[in-house]
Amino acid sequence: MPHPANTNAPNATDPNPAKPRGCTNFKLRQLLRRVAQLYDNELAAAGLKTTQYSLLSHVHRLGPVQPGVLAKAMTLDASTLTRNLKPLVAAGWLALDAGPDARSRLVRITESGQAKRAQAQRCWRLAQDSLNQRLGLDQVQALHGLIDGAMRSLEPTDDIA
Amino acid sequence: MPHPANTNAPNATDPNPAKPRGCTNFKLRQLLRRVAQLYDNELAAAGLKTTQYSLLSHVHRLGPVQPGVLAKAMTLDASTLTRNLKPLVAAGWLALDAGPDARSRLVRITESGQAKRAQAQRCWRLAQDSLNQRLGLDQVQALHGLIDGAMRSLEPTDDIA
DNA sequence: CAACTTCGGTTGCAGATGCAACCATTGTAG
DNA sequence: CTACAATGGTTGCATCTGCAACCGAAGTTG
Repeated sequence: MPHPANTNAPNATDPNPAKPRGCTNFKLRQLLRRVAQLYDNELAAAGLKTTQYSLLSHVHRLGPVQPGVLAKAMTLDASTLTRNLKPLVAAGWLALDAGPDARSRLVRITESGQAKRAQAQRCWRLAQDSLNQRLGLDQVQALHGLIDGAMRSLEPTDDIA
Repeated sequence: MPHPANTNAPNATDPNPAKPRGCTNFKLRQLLRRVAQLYDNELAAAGLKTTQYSLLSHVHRLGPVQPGVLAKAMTLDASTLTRNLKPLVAAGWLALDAGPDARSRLVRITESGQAKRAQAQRCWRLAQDSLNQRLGLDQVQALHGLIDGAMRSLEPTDDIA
């Protein structure tokens, strides 16, 4: 009986790729906690959380963008995005303009948002470099590859039924 | 200038392992969201969140255990654990006994907790199998391997000042 | 044009997460 | 024994997260 926790010893008596041990979800969560902590430590110097930096970064890249589009791009629930915008708008780094449509809106990065983002990017770079060093470039590379593949495999099949 | 977002196209003009593109932290977060959703969908049948199932599972495995120990085992902040216990204790699946020490405590799984856990495990199995199928056993296996390695590499060096 | 559906976002609800500060208990010096 | 430090947990604060329900605007149909 499988106890869905940490153990992941490859069973030698197994033919082919051994059935994975442990809970992928839990493992991911666990790792994210460690990784996030590393990034947050650096980004704290800029007064940002990693999530906030991601958001700032994406708005920067995607230009004035509708919340819905942004949420999809970030694989975020729309409602989550709505709330995550709040602190950044309050800080004056992002702004919400009226969209083309009376119901839609446009998220935009402000001047000070640009500055903050640039500052934060330097912190991010430190964190990423630190991670690269601690894990090794090849491991990080491999991890990214697996994640990208998994993201594709888990793309929601918009079953319009 | 690197824009720490999604792109991860391996640059062919690069010697050695190409420097990883994108933000590992963001990628992990993104993937976790997708994966968690998959698990949560199944576990909803048991009325549990994945986090709660993990907690239930760990208490089951680690027997009556001090919160601090449990938190370490799960790579959770102690304060987070305190709060995460609440709903499970309220539901009667976990119980807090007095520890050997007047300041410490012991977390214990109850009868109904056992039952709930068993039920939830079946849901978990479905989710894990589904994931295994969608990603492929080898990919999941590889992912677990990378995660385990990363967890080891990121072990906090308890620098005792 | 009226009734219905779809679209784009927001709010209520519930929980997850971590850091800093705090409190009570225990251990340690002096 | 008495200050002082270390230990084990909890609370305040802020944020992140998603689902279900909701609201107003826009598009569709008759």
